[in-house]
Amino acid sequence: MSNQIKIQLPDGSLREVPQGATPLEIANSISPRLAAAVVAARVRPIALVASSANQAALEHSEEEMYSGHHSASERIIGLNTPLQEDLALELLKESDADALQVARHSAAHIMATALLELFPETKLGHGPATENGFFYDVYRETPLTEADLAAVEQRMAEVVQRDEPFVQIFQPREQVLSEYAARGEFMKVHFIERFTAPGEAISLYRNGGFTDFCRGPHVPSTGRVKAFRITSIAGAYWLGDEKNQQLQRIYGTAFFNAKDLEAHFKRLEEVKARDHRVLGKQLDLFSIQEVAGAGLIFWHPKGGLIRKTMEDWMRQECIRRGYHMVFTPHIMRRELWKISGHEGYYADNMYPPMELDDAEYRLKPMNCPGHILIYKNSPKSYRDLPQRYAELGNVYRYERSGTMHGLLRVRGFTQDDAHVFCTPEQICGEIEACLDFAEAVLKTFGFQEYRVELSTRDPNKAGEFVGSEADWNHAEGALKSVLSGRGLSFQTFPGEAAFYGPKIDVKLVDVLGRPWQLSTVQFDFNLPKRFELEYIGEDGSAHQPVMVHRALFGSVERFFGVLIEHYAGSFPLWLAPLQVGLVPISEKHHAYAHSVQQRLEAAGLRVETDLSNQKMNAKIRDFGLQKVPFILVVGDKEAASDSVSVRVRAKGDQGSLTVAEFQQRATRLISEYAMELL
RNA sequence: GCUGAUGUAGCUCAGUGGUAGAGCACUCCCUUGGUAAGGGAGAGGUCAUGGGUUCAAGCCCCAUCAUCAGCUCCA
Repeated sequence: MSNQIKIQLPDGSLREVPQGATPLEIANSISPRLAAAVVAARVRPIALVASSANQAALEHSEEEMYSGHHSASERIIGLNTPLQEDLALELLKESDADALQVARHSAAHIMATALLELFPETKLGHGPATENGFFYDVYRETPLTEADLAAVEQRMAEVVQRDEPFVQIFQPREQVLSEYAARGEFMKVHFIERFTAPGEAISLYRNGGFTDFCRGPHVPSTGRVKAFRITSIAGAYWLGDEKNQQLQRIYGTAFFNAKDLEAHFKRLEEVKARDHRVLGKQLDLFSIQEVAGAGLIFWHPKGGLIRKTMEDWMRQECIRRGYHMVFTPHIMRRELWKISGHEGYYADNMYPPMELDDAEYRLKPMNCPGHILIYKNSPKSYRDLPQRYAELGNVYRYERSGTMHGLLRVRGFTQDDAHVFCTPEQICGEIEACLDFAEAVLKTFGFQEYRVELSTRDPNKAGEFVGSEADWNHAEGALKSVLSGRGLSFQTFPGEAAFYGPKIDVKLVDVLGRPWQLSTVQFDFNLPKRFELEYIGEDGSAHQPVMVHRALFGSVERFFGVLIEHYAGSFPLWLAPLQVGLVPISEKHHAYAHSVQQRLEAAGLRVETDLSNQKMNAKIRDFGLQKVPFILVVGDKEAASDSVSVRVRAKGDQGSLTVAEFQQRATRLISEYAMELL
């Protein structure tokens, strides 16, 4: 006679079932059709009636995957997992995001199954689900080739066809360990030793002839993974440490149906189409040239114009907000970098010294020491503070060869860098001003969404951080109070601070939902000390100023890259390198087009007329491909009425306006930094 | 830096050991038009670089450089 347990269903109803009943049995008792449709189950203690709508997606950290200790009170279980206690139970259908994660994890097992059937000597690492699919880390003396993967993919289809049930089994840890050890499965041995305790019965999942150390959950059988593809193969270090041997990481993705799979690849194509490297070429914005060196950017006329517009806005805004624009040298004596500490801590990222007659020089990787020298050049009174120095400073950092990525990771770049030197009393106001500025940047450039992160020191590792406890507490308190004062929600990351001070990072979220780390506001307790910075206080004695680093674009190059992808090359009018394309219908209309161009240019608009002897359709197409905001068609009708026929990017023909009306509208949109063209 | 892939005309790409190709772009000619490609002709290439194998190399081998996908590291 077994005990009864209470199961609460999402509608709030309670059921009594025997202890050890499975979610599948419960589903069957509701309806066999439901049982056929469900994939997995979500359970939580019955007392906690949280709303399930906003639950974050299940995170498949390595720890969770193997340890069985879920951080959240809620967890996902397989349909055949016996229920032992009172629980709130939600049966997950294919439409549930967590169900897809489960299926992808199962797909990783299916891939491992296929792989071992074809290449039995392969050693397995781990195979989790990821945001977009799954992977499995494997090791083989002769690496797998892409041709091998095609065979694996084919075999996977057979494994799915066989519809092998996923069965959870428990075995004594020592037995499993010795079996794995006997087969040379060094990675599995490592994971079991790390994530399970001696004497435990450990969880394995078996499908057909394949058994894997895994705590699940899984879909009921391999047949439930209906649409999948192996996508790529790449290297990955064992345990993520580059000193360790390299494994092969085989990536794939899986869905419940072919339609979703296709949609996934279609979305990838769309992402590719807005890749800043692709658009940079198509729109002739910038290039990187092998003959000049990797990671070094050439800004072409159109990209250069956008950059100038960005920089003009930034400089103007800096001046308006009380910054002084300064300029500092690109190379400075090695001595300076010794004082700043970069020689010691940052040398790996710096270009090597150049020897000149008098001394050795190094290219600057950061602007801070230059701004500090300006500060130090004359004595400062508390009345002089705050001093805010801003510079669009070109810095050069040696990035390792495999790490460059278009505009987003380069060796030479321009920081919109500023340093604020102020008294401790002024610090809150300065931080506040920096955040206000950062928000203005995001808003002006069209980013609606962003995340704020506060990085503080790890109190347990105080020794690794420079500065007194009181300084840190004051600084962290200032950052927090300013963030809360502005009503910003933020996440705190203890231990993530730089060794020299706590910081606030602003991550913008682009139109595809991808986060980008750009703006940063950082305290610095290190450099003021190293450079012995001072100001004379009200009391007549010397004090050390507080120093704040702040960059808002982060780097002009990276910000531009993100901007290109955010807008997919269709820049708002004020940023568009070419704002108006003029299309004369035939040669007769060249003179009128010319007069329109002159008037619009006089109003500050960037205009180009297509004088080629193509048909107007072709001219419209050409401007359209260049993503020009406004295309103006002019023919007899327009010439007679001093008007233009307006075609708006992505919206098509919008009818006629007089030249004056169009000009007014365009200049208004520009002065408002408008995102839309109407 | 590591693993793997790639590098052919301005761009996108064919070309698997025997005379370097296509489409688009470019130049010229014809065409003078009403909202996303009118027609014709022409020009354009040290096949990434440097070695090697071969009677013969874009193609096979080695090295280097760059790019791409990851890993690692970062604005």
